[in-house]
Amino acid sequence: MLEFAILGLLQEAPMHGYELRKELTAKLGAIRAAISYGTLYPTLRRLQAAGWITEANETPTASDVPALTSRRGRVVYEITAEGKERFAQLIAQAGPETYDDTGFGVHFAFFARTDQATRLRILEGRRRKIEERREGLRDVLGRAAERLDAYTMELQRHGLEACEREVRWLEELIANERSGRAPTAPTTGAAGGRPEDNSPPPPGESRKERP
Amino acid sequence: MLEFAILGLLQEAPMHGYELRKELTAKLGAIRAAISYGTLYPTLRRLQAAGWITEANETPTASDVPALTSRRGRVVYEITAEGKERFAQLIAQAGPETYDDTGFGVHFAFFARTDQATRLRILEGRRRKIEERREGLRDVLGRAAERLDAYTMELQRHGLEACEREVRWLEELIANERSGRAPTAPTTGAAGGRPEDNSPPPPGESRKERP
DNA sequence: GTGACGATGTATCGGTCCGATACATCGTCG
DNA sequence: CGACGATGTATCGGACCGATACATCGTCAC
Repeated sequence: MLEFAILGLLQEAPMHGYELRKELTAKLGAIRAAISYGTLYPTLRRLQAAGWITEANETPTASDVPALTSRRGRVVYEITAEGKERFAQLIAQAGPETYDDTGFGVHFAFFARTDQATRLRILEGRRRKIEERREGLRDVLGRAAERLDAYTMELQRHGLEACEREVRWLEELIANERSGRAPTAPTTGAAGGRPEDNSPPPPGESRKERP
Repeated sequence: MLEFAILGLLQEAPMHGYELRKELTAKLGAIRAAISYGTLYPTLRRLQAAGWITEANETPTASDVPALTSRRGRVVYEITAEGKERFAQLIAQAGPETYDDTGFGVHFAFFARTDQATRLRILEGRRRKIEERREGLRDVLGRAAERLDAYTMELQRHGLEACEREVRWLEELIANERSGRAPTAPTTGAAGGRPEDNSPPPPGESRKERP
């Protein structure tokens, strides 16, 4: 999962570890806590060994201090052609881990780089998974209610509500996707411009109820 | 976390691994996916080595087949006095991991065995943590909006809504807790009537399903 | 009757990720 | 001028997952 996210982020700009973590936190803040360095740095080395990223030379800008203090620290990575290939491959193949909480969140965060058919497939797979979880919770709340204390039941109830809410959210996204519109899209023209390629969603109406 | 859950469950009844996993899934279904055996069995051995659980002898019921096929399989564990002590200790000390998604969920699932002061402390710690996450998401949606594509923004928006909802839920639970009531409390006198108690649920009736 | 299948049941292995820790530089503010 | 917080790289032990293997038992279709 982290591999996927790193490859995706480095496609927007070369970065060093610290920066990568900050961007990752900003992009995935809704999904998971900040990534640990104990995972990040080993993963970076793994990706480098696989040839998917390389160390970039720190554009000296001429006015830089030459080599007085040997310039330690600050290892900037950039993605390679093989890395982009790998990323595309990871997007295309949707295994079961694509639909769990973290996996889905990471994939969703890079939907701007994902083609519409794959987006639809992932959204539907996620919906199916959440529906299954929902049914499980309903079963427990219904059939096994007398075996559970009030706190455990309240937990299940809250979880069930979250499931129902997420299914509704997914339905909306799927409907939007099928009709070719972008997700919410209030800020017209500002957001999707940068990532050069892959069909940042078409213009699009905004349906919203937000305060 | 798993250690905590196992100790908590075994306090209700002795169980073998498979059963433990099913109960765990039922009790924590709202929180996390089913626990993996690759974690469960090593953990059971660890807990046994620490002296917190022991193998129970499978009540032979006299009418049992003696030792024809050496009776492999089915290792039933029960909690020891030291195990109960350990569980109480784990409840009392609330570290930072007590407030993350999984940690909070597991603690909450055993609130019936937790004293009111600790319950309150945990709920408030969780609320604080979610409020922080919420502020982070608001920041990203506000200050960094133009840097994000429409899908990423939609993800944050959905996450923000979930945070707001959970804070409201926690507020309610905290208010209930302060006023001395059980959580939702429709079933008066049944489950949560005396959550203060520290032993298995009220009546002494043995609910068990052994075939 | 038999054999395919699903539930029950225990167990290991490789790999991902986390949390704590260590260490070094830099700018700023009291 | 020294404390502090942000920036920055790195390692280590441990928790947990997913795949896999293997064995028993009951049931239902053929």
